[in-house]
Amino acid sequence: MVGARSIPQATVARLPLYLRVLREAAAERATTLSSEVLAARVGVTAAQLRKDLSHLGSYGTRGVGYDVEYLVREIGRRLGLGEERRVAIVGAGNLGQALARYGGFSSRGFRVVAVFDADPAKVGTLVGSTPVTHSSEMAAALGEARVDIAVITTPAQSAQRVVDTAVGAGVGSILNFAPTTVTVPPGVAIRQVDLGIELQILTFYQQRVESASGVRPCP
Amino acid sequence: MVGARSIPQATVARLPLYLRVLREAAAERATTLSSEVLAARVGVTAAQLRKDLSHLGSYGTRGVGYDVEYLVREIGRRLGLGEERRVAIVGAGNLGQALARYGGFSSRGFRVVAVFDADPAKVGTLVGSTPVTHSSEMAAALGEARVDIAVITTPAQSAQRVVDTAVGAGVGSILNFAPTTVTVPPGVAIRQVDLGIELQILTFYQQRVESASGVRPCP
DNA sequence: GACTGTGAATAGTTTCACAGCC
DNA sequence: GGCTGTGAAACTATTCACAGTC
Repeated sequence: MVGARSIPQATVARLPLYLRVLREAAAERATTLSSEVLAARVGVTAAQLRKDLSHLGSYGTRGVGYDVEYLVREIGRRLGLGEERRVAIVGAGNLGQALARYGGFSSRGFRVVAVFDADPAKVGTLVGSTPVTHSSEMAAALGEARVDIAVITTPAQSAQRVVDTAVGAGVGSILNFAPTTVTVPPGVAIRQVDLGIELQILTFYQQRVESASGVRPCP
Repeated sequence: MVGARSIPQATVARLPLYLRVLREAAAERATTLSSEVLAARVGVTAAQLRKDLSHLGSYGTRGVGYDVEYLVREIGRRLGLGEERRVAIVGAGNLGQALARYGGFSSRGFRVVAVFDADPAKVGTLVGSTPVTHSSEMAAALGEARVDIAVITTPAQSAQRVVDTAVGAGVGSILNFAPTTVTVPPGVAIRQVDLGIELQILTFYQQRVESASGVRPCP
């Protein structure tokens, strides 16, 4: 391990949630918020929020709460959101096109700079404001566009190949929506989201409630 | 707690992954798999896989491995995938339309039976094979269509209202894609997926690698 | 008086390592 | 010999409760 004090994974996964709520609060002209209020809006306990923030340093004021502006800046800094991140979408199907046009990316400092697809009929068409490039040109184009994050929305069978190409081209982060597990070498960050699996998890907890009662869903 | 032996949350979240790989293996005519092989394909350790499956019962054979067909059936049964689940999509924007057409739902036993939107111009148009209904009719339509799961793809500001309506109409599970935390009463299952947050988490781990080295991304 | 920051206690999860079975 | 099932150990995360600060 290097010199960096490490922030627990579970905390890292919640920091963006805090950031989201803090930005909303800032938009509503709030200047300070207590852990109690902030936690309630995020859906965690006040103790957990304080513990999480304590991993970043002492950013609150006892008797008062947290300064909204200041916390937004600090969490953003810790998450590495200082500069714009460049995103490529690989696979211009339903989901890929939706993500390319999705406002929730651009509004948070992520810019879609390339869209790829293997279908020649799609090449050259616009998805949002980005023209589709053929997958065969991916290796070169990813480097040229200085892509930081590749979002994989191809069919499962091509996903690993696409990821390998992206990693080979210097992409350091992968967000995989293809319904298959892909692997990356150490040093590359990866997250996998399978929408079908989310529904299956819901179904598990729901059936519990249907039969018995008094079971809390999930966190 | 009721009579059911409880399966740890972390295990529940992995069962669908095992199921996915097992189905692939079945399609390739595999009859048995060892924990070693199965775990490698899922991207977990063999010990973890064995511990997870042990929560369901003793379904393997020592010296041999796990019977693929049998495990598929058992995991499916535990997840409650016996009968088709009925899904409604609320919000026919980019993401909502993409999800309504997404093959990964229907192929796994989830059927989109209704799509809602607040925009009168969209009402009556087809999204995939489902006509769009106006949001004002949601309360009645959800019950009539016997919807099990509501997928929320509205803007953040309408999400909580929509969730309240859905829960009021008897929907027992919510999958929320709106970039805001929504709350549900006990007994309702909920999962929240924020695509922008996934990118922020990736950015955190990526910057660590950029500056220092030897930091493993995320699980 | 109100609220943060944090050690200590508890709960949950993963890994280890090996006994037990085929 | 190969592989599962599982207690025990190690690790990670959450909750409690209160001393410390404004």
